[in-house]
Formats: sequence, C-alpha cells, structure tokens
Amino acid sequence: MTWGKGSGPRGYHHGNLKEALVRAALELIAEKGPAGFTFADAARWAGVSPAAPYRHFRDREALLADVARRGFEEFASVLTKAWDEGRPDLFEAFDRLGKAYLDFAKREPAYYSAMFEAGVSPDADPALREAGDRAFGVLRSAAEKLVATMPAQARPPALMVALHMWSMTHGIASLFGRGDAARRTLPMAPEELLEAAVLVYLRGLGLPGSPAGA
Amino acid sequence: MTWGKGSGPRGYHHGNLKEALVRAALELIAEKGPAGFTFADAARWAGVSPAAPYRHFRDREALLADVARRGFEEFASVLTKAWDEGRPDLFEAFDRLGKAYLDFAKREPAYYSAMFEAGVSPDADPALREAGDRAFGVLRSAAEKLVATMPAQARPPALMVALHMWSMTHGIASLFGRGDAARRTLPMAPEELLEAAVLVYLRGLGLPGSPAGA
DNA sequence: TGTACATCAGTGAACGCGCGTTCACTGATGTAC
DNA sequence: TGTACATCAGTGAACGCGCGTTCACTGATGTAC
Repeated sequence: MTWGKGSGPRGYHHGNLKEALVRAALELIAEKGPAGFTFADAARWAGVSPAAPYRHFRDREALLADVARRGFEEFASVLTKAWDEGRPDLFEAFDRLGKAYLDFAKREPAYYSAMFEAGVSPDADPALREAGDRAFGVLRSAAEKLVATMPAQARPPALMVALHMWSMTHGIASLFGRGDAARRTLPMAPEELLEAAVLVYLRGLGLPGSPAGA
Repeated sequence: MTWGKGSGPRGYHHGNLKEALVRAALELIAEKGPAGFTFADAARWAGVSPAAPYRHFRDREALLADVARRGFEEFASVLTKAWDEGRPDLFEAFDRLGKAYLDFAKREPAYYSAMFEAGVSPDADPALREAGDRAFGVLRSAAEKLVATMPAQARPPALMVALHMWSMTHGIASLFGRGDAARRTLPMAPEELLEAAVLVYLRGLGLPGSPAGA
C-alpha cells in the first residue's frame, strides 16, 4: 500500500486520507464496477477505521461525486494537451483529440464510469458541473476552429459539431473501448472505427482541406 | 399491483412469478438505477417471500441478465418494425430506425441500462448474446441495403457503417436521451441532433440520393 | 369420473454478515504568548 | 525557546438494519389409472 507523494504513514494520523480514499474508490470501481464499492470498503482499503472517511466526505455519494470531478479535471487536461490549440494543423489535432478521448476511457475505466455511468448527476455539485463543462469546452473550441475554416454561408453550428463528436466518441468508448469487462468485442480497433467516422463526418460537412481520400 | 395478462393472484401460488420478478426489476431499476435493486426488493415488490425468487433465478445476476435479454428482444423487434425492410425508401426508413432507437432508450430506461450499463456481460448467457446480435443485425442489414445503392468501387464496408450508426446513436442516447436522472441537458432535441449527424454522415459517404441540402 | 400420488411453487423462520452511522474518546499537530 | 491550549483527524466499540441464502415444510396442481 502507498500513500502517494512519498508522505508515508504517520501513525495515528493518516496524513493523506482524502487522497487515499479517492484512490481506494478508483481501485474498487475498476475491480467491481461503480456499484461494487462501499464506504467501508474504501476505509478498509486505505487502512483506517470505518468512521474515518466521515471526516472528509459526507457519504458515499459525495466521495463518488468527488471522484467524478477529479475525473473530469484530468480528462479536460488530457484533452487540452491533445488538442494543443490545433497545432500543427486542425485535422491532425482533431484526430489526436479523438484518440486521447478513447485512450482516457481505456486507461481510466474507473474514472470514466464514475463520470458517465455511476448515475452521479452533474447538478450534485457545482464544481463537478464546471469540470465537466471545462472538458466539453475543449471539444467545443476545437469544433469552433474547424468550422471557422469554412465559408461563412456554409458554416454549421460549432456546438452541433462538438456534440456530434462527443456523442460518437462516447458511443465508441462506452460500447467497445473500455478497459473493463463490460466491453464488447469488435472486428477492428476502436481508434480506427473512430478515425473513419470522423473522416466521413468531416467530408459530409464539406470541410475544405479535409483528407477526402482514404 | 398487477400480475399481467389478467391472470390475477391465485392465492398460495403466484402463478406468474417469473414475469412479476422481471417487472419488479424493471420498476426498481427505473427508480433507483441498475445498482439500486436487490433480490429481496424484487420479491417484496412481487408480494412473495424472499425465498421465492430462487425457484426461478439462480441469483440477482441471473435475473438482471434475463432482464437484459428481454430488453434486447424487445429492442430487436422495435427496430425491425421501424426499419420495415427499408420501405418506402431507404433514407426515410433509416431515419425512422434512429428515432426508434432513441425512443426505446427514453421509453425504457430500465431495459436500456440493464442492456448497456449494468455490467452484464454478453458472454454471461448465450441467449443474451443472441438477442443482442439480433438487435444489431437490424442495424447491420439496414447498412447493407444502404451501401448496396452505391457504386461498387466506392462502397464502404456495411459493418463499419452499422457500427458508426450504433455508436453515434448509443452515444446520443446515453448522454442526452434517457428518461432518467442521469440525463444531461441539451440545447436541442436528441432526435434532431441524431438526424443532423446522420445527414452529415451519409453525405460524407457520398451516398447518391441522400438529401444533401438541409 | 374419482382417487392416489408425484411434482411443483410457494412459505416463514432463521442465520451470519457487512454496511452505514453515531458516539465519546484520544493522539498528534500547530500556534499564541 | 518552551509551554499551554485549541483544533484536528483519527479510533474502536456499538447499534440497528436489510440482504442473501438455507431449510424443512406445505398448499396447489396435474396426471395415471
């Protein structure tokens, strides 16, 4: 067992219990799904008494919401890096963005299910909603840059484009692209499936300069 | 409380307990999510002793799998009807198919989450897998008819097209189109979002006869 | 048509278990002076 | 630099509860003859 950041156990006081509980939740969700972990479980995993978590979270729900919030923050940061302001060119960056999305879902199935499948409502916590909006914001600004390259009279709403991308990617991720047992098998890599979809879609938008061929 | 099909309670013997348990599960899932129902709950809901369900299902998991199986069967039937062999024309039928998909997710959120989010693996039960395949089969044969209208040398793989449609629709349904609390809000109807996506996508495929304008 | 009997689908009581939650408590830490 | 004290973050025992599961049982149904 580790306590992160090398702080180490301090005896009576854990010293980093809040983080440890979040990590416990991630561990347990990854193992048994978002329904399969309990408050007591998390305490045990972190090596503290069952009463200790109450010093940091009102209840199990609050812990889950915090996990989801952190998930969205991590997600936003990963997407931001992948998009990289559209460098070196928009299509390449767009492709990277989609792959980063799928990669996150696969690498962090526990975060992903806390964010999207655990039934945590974004209204539960303003910070959660903000983090979610920030993540979607990356997609949205990417869509804006993309449509801005089109002639003004043929420009589709950027919000719609962003929502299409989000839906398609989330659909692929949650059906085929997860790291856990709920995954369905597929005759090709999820990344390829997504790349092809994006290609077709962008061509359908009539985007000039989109790689029309393959 | 009802027992379905007018069979009515028969005293000592329930007479229709298996069905009643499935309906109980649906009711409880719709209320509290797929994690939020217990075997004992279902028994109580059906008005029988907590031991009774064991006559019909090995355990909670088996009940859930049966719910998912029935969900896929209902789903397959709904989709088949909507597609209607592509009548009166492929694009209209395709549009109906997508709407039927969303409609199912909204009307039957309990089925939908048992099918896709409860962590029930398709491998759990061959009948479940078959039912799932049957549902996807509708999408697939629709995609086949669509690509068959294209010139042979520009024909994309029908399987890929079907997977794209499934992913997009599932993504929209699970993010925005559900009847329960986990839904996110959207500045437009999920049906419109899907319709626009399909339009763009088909145009991107270069489908002749697709309504290119709007 | 009636009776005996096998089978089936339920009961209800009981159990062990782990969860969520509360409580008075106490060891460790930080800070005012 | 040392001491007193407030605050914080943990303990551990206890509780009530509901779940899953088992068991011997029994009422109802169907069928062979």
